[in-house]
Amino acid sequence: MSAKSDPGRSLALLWGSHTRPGRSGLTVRAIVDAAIELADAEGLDAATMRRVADKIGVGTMSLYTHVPGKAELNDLMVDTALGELYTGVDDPAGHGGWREGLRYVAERNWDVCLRHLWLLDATGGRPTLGPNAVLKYEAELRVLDGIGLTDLQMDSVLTLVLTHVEGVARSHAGLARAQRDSGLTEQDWWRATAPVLERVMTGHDFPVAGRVGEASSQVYQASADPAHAFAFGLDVILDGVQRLLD
Amino acid sequence: MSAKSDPGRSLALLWGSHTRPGRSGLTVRAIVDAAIELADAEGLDAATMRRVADKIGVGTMSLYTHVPGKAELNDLMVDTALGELYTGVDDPAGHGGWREGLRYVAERNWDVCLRHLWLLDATGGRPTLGPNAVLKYEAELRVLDGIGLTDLQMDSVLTLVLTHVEGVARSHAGLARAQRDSGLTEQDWWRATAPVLERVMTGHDFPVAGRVGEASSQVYQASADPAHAFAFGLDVILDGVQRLLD
DNA sequence: GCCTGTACCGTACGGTGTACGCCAACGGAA
DNA sequence: TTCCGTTGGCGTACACCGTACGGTACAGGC
Repeated sequence: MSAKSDPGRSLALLWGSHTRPGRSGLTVRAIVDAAIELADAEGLDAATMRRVADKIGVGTMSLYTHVPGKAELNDLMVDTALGELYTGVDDPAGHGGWREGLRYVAERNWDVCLRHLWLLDATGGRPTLGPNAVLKYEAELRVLDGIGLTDLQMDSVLTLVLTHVEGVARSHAGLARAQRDSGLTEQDWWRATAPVLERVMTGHDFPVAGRVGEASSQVYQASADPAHAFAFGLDVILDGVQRLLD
Repeated sequence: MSAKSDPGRSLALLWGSHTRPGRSGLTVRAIVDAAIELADAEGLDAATMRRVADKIGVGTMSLYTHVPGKAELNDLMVDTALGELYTGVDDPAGHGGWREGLRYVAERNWDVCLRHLWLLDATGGRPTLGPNAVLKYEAELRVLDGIGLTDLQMDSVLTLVLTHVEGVARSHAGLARAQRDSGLTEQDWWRATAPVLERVMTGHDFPVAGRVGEASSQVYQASADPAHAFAFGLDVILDGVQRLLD
């Protein structure tokens, strides 16, 4: 996403004030907010330059006076969304021990991914390194500071937890988008797919997959349950980190 | 991705033979292979209908005789790539205990993600459920069969490991794409970014992030190292699963 | 040899990001 | 006050995307 942008230019924009208005009152902040509103409502694909400009009531090309291009706008959207994570007094490091702290970190990240289903579509490639991203890194690392891990281990453990959250959140976002685009709920889709799948699979033999798949699909009424995957995986990972500390 | 496709139509196509040729020798298999070659070489974005058709030497719209649309072509690409995972005699369940088996599963998935960097871009949304996907599910579940887990736990553990692999592989693929698009290696980019970041961060105070970030970036010569994240995370997760078994 | 179904494909439409160039409004100098 | 250089705003145009639609020409049944 933030691929073809000059690092210096992009960083300066990210760390800038975003509020200095032009002749018609147009600001970077307004552009980013409009783009986020569109993406929240209809997905990242809906946040096109034309639609963002229309929403503000401004010509498409006027956006380019304040923002170098689409890639940088995406970076700004991401850093703005990350700003919602630990605003105010909710310091993750103040939530008991490392285990409760890590769980809190995971849950806040999970929340923000659900609130902005486009977030994970907009990341990838080099990290953005805006002010809120750095603030987040600092706040989350403090949870693991001084509990007996090396600096590299702190970074690795945090990365592991965040990778897990991102993975299940991406799964959840994918299913939500599929539901919105197709109009079929997860249960509808599974009820429509399961019989066809069963018919097409006759003749082949999948003993374990058949048994396990049936068991889990009966519980979830779907092919997967990201919320359960989030909780289960987090417990296992925290247990693994516990063993690392011993 | 496989959003707007009729499940029945898509499943029938996935489980079909793919080799029945038309008048000009055009087959589904040839279309899918050409698309995969393009995606391997230049990323998923390069696998457009026009370029796939050009590569085969056929009119763009001729593809639509054999494939309903782009979404279904993506599904076919994914299932074909998954077919490379456990071809032949490499049964993951035959690699010692559950721990070695799970590690083998993770490594094979990691390998295929590196070989086809577009794979994770093409998934998401409802699962594809082609023959190779089901075969993969069966082979991977057998690793966890009969070691004392419930059916649901088997599914959850497998999902956890695969989510981890997908997460770090996605990170790796993102960095690789950024490198290809920008022409800058990870080291180049970090050397260009770090000083700007340091300058722009002066005035703010990030004690832990500064210390840890500097430590890990000096080791990785970058902002992240997916290969290390893969190995570290896998060990922690396997330890957590071990505790689950106790 | 003829007819019909269908594989193939040329054209066109509505969408995307953005390069380019024009116009008007503003700030400062004379 | 007048003038002019700078700059914010934006209309047009281009190259690309997926694909709906309709025309053409070939293969197989009679």
